[in-house]
Amino acid sequence: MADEALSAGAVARRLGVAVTTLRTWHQRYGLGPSRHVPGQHRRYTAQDLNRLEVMLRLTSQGVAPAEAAAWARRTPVPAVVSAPVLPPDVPSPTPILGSGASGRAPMPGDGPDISSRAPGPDFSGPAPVPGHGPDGGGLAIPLGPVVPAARGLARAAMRLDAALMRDILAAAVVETGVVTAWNEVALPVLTGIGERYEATRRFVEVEHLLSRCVTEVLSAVPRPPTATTPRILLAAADEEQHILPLEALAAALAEEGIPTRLLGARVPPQALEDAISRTGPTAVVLWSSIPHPSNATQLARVATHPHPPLLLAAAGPGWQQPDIPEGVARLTALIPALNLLRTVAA
Amino acid sequence: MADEALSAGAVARRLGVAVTTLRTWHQRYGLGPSRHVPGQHRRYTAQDLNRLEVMLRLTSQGVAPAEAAAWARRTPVPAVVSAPVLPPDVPSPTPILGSGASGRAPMPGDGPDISSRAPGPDFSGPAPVPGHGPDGGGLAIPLGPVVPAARGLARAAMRLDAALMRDILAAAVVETGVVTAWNEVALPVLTGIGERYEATRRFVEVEHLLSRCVTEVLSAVPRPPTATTPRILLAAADEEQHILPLEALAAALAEEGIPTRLLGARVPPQALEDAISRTGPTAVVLWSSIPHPSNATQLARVATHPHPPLLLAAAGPGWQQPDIPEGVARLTALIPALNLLRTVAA
DNA sequence: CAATCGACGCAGCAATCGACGCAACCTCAG
DNA sequence: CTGAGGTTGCGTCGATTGCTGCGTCGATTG
Repeated sequence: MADEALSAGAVARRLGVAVTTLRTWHQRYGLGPSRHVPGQHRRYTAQDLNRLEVMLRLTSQGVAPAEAAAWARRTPVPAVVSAPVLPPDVPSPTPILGSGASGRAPMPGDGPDISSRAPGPDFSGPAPVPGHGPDGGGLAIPLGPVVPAARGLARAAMRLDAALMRDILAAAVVETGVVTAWNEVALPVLTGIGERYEATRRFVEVEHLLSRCVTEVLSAVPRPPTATTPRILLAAADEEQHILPLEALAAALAEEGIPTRLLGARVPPQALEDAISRTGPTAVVLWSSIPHPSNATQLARVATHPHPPLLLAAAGPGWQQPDIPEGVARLTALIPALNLLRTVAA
Repeated sequence: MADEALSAGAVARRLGVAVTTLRTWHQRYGLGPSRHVPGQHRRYTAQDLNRLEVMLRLTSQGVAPAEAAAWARRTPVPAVVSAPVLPPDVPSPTPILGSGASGRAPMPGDGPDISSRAPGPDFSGPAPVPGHGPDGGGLAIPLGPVVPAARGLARAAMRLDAALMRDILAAAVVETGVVTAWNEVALPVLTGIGERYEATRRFVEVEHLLSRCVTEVLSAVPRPPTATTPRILLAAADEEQHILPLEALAAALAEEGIPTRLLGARVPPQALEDAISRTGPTAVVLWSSIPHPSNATQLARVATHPHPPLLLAAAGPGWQQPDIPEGVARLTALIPALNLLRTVAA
């Protein structure tokens, strides 16, 4: 497997970016094949690929591209390479420089120097948490001001990098807890992609994959010991497809030691009633993201159940005022929901 | 026909390529007779011919020649391969033709096809046949003869005891591995409940919860380190809702250290194409549990993608004979699927 | 003497090149 | 809240590169 020099297209496909992007990275950040003659086709060696992967990883962590590039550029060169092989003749080998849209200063003697033109000249040291600058356009997800982790998650999602998405989410959960991880990392990206989808009718696959990763991470939150029987039932309304918020709720409760029973999506009224009859929960949370004619009925049937739960809550934006009978709580956000359910769990 | 060493001309005629091409392939890609002294005539053994056939099949499928060659070169010596179905004569069809339309020819009756429908000799272990034996009675799930764990799982499912279900499944995975846990524990109960549902139109909530637990346990199987980029793409056909089998496949592969990219359910054709374009997978598995008119289109679109995967497989019972183009593998059980994908993972 | 061999050349085509532009996103000033 | 300014990923365009299959040629092989 000696010199498997990959073409630009191959690399692009492998990394999940556009070919043009590779070219742009090369001329904007000098992040290209180490040996490349202008006009000739680019041939990426394993090292070059390595650098690009660093670049990807960093940007996926929320680092601003320009900075990530500066970092990637100085990625360790596999031992056996002698002096910076770069004959002085080469006209304009690696055009660094990032500012001026067109300005491209050859910049004499630019071998190993390169300090990012960004804020700090170059603080060497792996400091993986630099501030984030403006985020890229193009195929990006509108996020607004969010934490870096969310930005990274969005990038990883667009690249369909499930492993990285899981890592980011899991890290967020561990560091900040389920609630914050949900509110500040997962949710912004989820809604961002949702908007993206509404606007372009594309990126369904991104949405799917992200949902799946969120589900996996949430379900990995350790559950309370099986000794305690769940007294809280979480279910989606009939015809309701998404239950990610319920999963977040379940995970958040689990984090506090409160077990729940989470039925899946699209729970028909009959099934819900059966479940209530058979498990006699103290609280029932019904989730609905979009209004549906059957929602009111669903709620009413639970409310008039022979053994109604102590607490019945209608969660999500899918409920409309007239749907909600007396004594049914309304939930629209994670934290209030937690507060409410906590009282019932005692 | 043991050691029938074919000459270059004979092989060329048999494969339908020019003699010069064989020579070119030899010197350019090292794809020639394994034992050959320069200057001497080439003598192709059955193996060598095999390799060439792989080369042909891949290229006629749209794979870039250089890549196809690399692939063919490392083709293991398949012990039992069906004899090359092709009458020895074939005088005319050889498209010797001068220049004119060269390059790629659609080639309807692509002779040397071999494998393509690789999963031929499968039918091994799987046979999920839950059968239906003495029914348990009461609120039970018809299972037939199964391992105790499955019986326990069914009971836990009927009681909506998610924690217990997870425990049972997790234990099965740890003790017997993903494949056996799926085939002998999860699958029987899943199909059992499915039948139950078909018959009574009830227990949807049980089905949901069980699915969810299976998903959770499968997704908890440790994934290979993120360093290795997945080269296998798993996706559900358009309109397809369930992907549990794909999740099992992903988990089983993960268990062997093979990473995958699992898109969610209901992947629209456009999204699938986008994903393929952006990640350039080596293999694509399309799952469909029930026949759907758009299935054929979906498959065809992938097959005619500018960068088709080396291996394209139609998995699940939702595929019908006419849907499946040339060179697309058919998968109906977990073990054969594993065997096939393992070869591509190298 | 027919079939092959290695070397060379050629034409078609897909991939890629550089340049340019666009749209979206973010920041910051007003 | 609005608008200007900077960043960034990527689509598009005409030109170039280089891969690929195969014909041709003089020399060998069987």
